[in-house]
Amino acid sequence: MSYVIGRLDRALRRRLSDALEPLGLTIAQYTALSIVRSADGLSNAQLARRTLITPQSMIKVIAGLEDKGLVTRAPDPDHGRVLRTALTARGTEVLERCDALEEQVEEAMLAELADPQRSRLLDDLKACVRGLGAGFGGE
Amino acid sequence: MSYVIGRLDRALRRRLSDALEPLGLTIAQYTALSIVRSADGLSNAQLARRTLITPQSMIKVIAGLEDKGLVTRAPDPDHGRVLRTALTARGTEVLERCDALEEQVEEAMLAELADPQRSRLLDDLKACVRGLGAGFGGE
DNA sequence: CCTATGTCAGTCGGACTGATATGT
DNA sequence: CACATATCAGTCGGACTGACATAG
Repeated sequence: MSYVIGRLDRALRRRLSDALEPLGLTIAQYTALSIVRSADGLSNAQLARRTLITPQSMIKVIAGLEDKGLVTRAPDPDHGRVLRTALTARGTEVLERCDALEEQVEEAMLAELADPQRSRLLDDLKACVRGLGAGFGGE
Repeated sequence: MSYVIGRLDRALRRRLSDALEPLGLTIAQYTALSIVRSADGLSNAQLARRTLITPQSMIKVIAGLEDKGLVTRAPDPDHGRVLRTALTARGTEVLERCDALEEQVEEAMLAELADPQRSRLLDDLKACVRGLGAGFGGE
């Protein structure tokens, strides 16, 4: 089972990174961009907790996005040290193109499965994540 | 969906590598060791094809296992260049301990799922792998 | 003082591409 | 010559730990 999960993840990452490559984005950057959209104005530390990576890792991802002009980081007026991250117009546009590409890859992956099977699979995967103590409940 | 698969894989890898660490093995080494057991006497190129990685990557993994004395590599008598990889007694022993550790992690991961759900999940995951063209059919 | 945040620097596992030598 | 195999060297994305400064 672990082996199959690992292989699936590897195949998926490969397909996704190939698809994202023309846009100049890595998978980690695409993921971070999605999180920023779903909750605008988070700090680096908050972003890191949401994606379950360290703030040191997240900072590199965000720096890449900032260099590309896809996000901006503005100091919180009420808190001198915190930098709140927000999508730019170009960030929104690029993110939408990524979504379309991701959907194509996912469609290929799920080709054999009908809709009810797909949602059941997603539920089961989430249950596995919970079982490993990496659940979707953090900040 | 892709996001959940990625997160699951990351959590799983983390747990597994922590469990394997006292034995001095990496996940890639454990995987390779399992493949060698399931088909003794494969060449490096064959091992690479089975696990869908490049022979250049596999050679590093195998070298690590050889250094630890868990596998041996002997030249094929009928083919001067090919090195056939086989488990040593210690390799078999270490592998069995790894299996026990892996089972514990998997049990935690699958805690919420009953037996029929588990096998269905495995089937679905394999279908996804096939969908991405990384199926289990190669040499 | 303690905690949280941002950030630099280094390291690591695991995969890749490129190049090269050699055996069938 | 073409092809497969082994293998060295370098690179890359993505995550980690350690260390440190600063804000509340």
